[in-house]
Amino acid sequence: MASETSFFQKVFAVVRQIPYGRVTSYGAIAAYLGNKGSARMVGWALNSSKYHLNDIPAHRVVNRQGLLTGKQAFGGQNTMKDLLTSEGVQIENDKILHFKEIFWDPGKELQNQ
DNA sequence: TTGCTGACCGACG
DNA sequence: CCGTCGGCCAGCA
Repeated sequence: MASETSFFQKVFAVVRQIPYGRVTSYGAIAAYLGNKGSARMVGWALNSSKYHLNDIPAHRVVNRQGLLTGKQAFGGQNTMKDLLTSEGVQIENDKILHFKEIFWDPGKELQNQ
């Protein structure tokens, strides 16, 4: 493994592996990376990701409540919501419905890696 | 260099 | 149930 991989790069790698129509949380990613208490850094990485040319499906990452807290970072109030709904994710009042059903836990899904 | 901020989370009263 | 506080760590003035 490339030990030179930065925390941000790890976050990007995990987010890119999020399947279509699935979502995860900042804390889940942070915990998967071994920085459970650094959930903030995950959001930071995603915020920074938009300044990169990488295809980071940041709209698939929400907070622990399934709330689209980062929608504003997409430049519009409906951008994040529209992206998710286009993937079949039901959203109401900026909150993902059936969140736990479509929740994608990297620590559980990537346990073989 | 120091200090504030932030797309979070969990604990406490 | 609700408000508040601490911790985590990188970026920026």
